[in-house]
Amino acid sequence: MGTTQLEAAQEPKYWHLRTVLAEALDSEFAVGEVLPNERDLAARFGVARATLRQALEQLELEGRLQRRRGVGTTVAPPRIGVPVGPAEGDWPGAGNDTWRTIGCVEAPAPAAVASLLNEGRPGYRATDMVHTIRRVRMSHGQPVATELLYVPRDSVPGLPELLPPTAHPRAVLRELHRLELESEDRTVELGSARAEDAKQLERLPGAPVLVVTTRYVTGGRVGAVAVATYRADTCRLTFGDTGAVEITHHDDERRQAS
Amino acid sequence: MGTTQLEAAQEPKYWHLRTVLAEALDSEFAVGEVLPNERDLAARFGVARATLRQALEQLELEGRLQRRRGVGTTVAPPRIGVPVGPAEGDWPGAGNDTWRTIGCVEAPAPAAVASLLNEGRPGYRATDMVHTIRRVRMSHGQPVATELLYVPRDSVPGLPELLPPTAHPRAVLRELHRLELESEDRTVELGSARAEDAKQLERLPGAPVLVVTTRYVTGGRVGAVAVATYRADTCRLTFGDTGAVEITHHDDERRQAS
DNA sequence: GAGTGGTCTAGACCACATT
DNA sequence: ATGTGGTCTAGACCACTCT
Repeated sequence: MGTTQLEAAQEPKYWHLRTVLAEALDSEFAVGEVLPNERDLAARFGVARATLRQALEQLELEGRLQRRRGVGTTVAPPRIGVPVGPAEGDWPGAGNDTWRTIGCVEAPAPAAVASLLNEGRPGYRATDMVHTIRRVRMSHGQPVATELLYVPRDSVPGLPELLPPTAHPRAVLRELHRLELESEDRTVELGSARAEDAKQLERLPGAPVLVVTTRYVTGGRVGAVAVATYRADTCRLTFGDTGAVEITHHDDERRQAS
Repeated sequence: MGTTQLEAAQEPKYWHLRTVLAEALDSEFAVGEVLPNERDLAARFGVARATLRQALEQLELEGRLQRRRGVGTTVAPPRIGVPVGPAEGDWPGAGNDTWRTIGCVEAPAPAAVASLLNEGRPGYRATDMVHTIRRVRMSHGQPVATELLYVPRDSVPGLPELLPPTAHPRAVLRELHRLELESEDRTVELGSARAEDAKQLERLPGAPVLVVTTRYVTGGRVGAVAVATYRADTCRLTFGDTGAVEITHHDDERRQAS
């Protein structure tokens, strides 16, 4: 990476800088390598630190850089492909997944979830209590997602009363798994990590995340709703039959067809 | 929205500001309403303009605000749910979708696409020419996605030679549609809009997008690859059977379960 | 021309991880 | 204690839209 000056251009400096850095990343850096610090880089390119940071932010958003306070900026590995069903043991509680249960409370569902339950569930009221299970999904030793799973009480009628807190979430998941899953539908959208999610994902609040909302249909009605929050910087969500097709490259410049 | 001063807090100012503004948006603003300009807002909350902008950026990322240079900041409508199959006429070229073809060239596929074709296609070489069709997807009168569709030549052997440029893409899509679609798999990841994509989507370069990569399998091999770029601010991708379930709310604060 | 959001600067200080 | 990225400031100017 030379001591290049930025030539005059129509495009914003930070955008040009992004391109220059992206090329340097491809040709001169290995995964895991640490970049010079922001002050040095800014000086090297003759821009203010804020401008350099704007370029780094872009590259981090694209999953090509990883920045850690107190440590430095490193070249990120390719994104992890995480299967998001349908397929395999997708019904929560199925055996060999990588979810780790964190806790469980009973509370009314937040408005967004309540309205989802409302549509697909005769007789459900927004103030009804639901089992709310928080889980964390690990992959390659890192946390990639946190999930809140909302299970209306009468979806799991066989649940024993008065369970100790540690047994409670396991029991809910087991009862859930006994039901027959008919279908599921999902939405994916961009969001930013709330404080609790951010902590579980080892990121700062506001970090970009992919929010996956799943409705599980069983017995002709919505049996459960899951809101999963995936780290957008490190994850690539995979859908469909093929599952684990490995793609080991970054999304690169595409050709215009016009 | 009062002339509130920010009280001292541990969390960063911009994050607290985001929360305050989000609440104001819920309670005091209607969709489409314009906010005060950034300089006024910053003064009102007693912060620098850059800090206020950081908060606005968050809210824009979450699809709650829309900012247009020279115009102002307005309250965004709920995100549009766009079906992303599998289901319905999903094979490109199927009848009643909302894609508009922009152009078509023949060129070698970019590296990322080439490696996808490589895996699922005996005898394919990275330098082989592919038909590259650019399309734009409209929804509710707005552009929501642009796509580059890569079709290896021998996927469409029946294609006549020497077509006029306008007829070319149509012919490719028609030939493609005659093949039997066996399966498809997808990945979704976060990206930032390249210059050409940004223009089609009426956004600035670097705008956050959801990149949907689809492999279409036909005749036991990958018949085509599509890379679609969806506006992350205005779109919610929907998967699965149910298709058009309308959700008319924003993702709101969720309860901790730990 | 007036008003908006977008870019950029040159500083300062803070929170955090490492030594 | 040092060095890193994260936050924040108070300005300036630019690009764009609208009247």
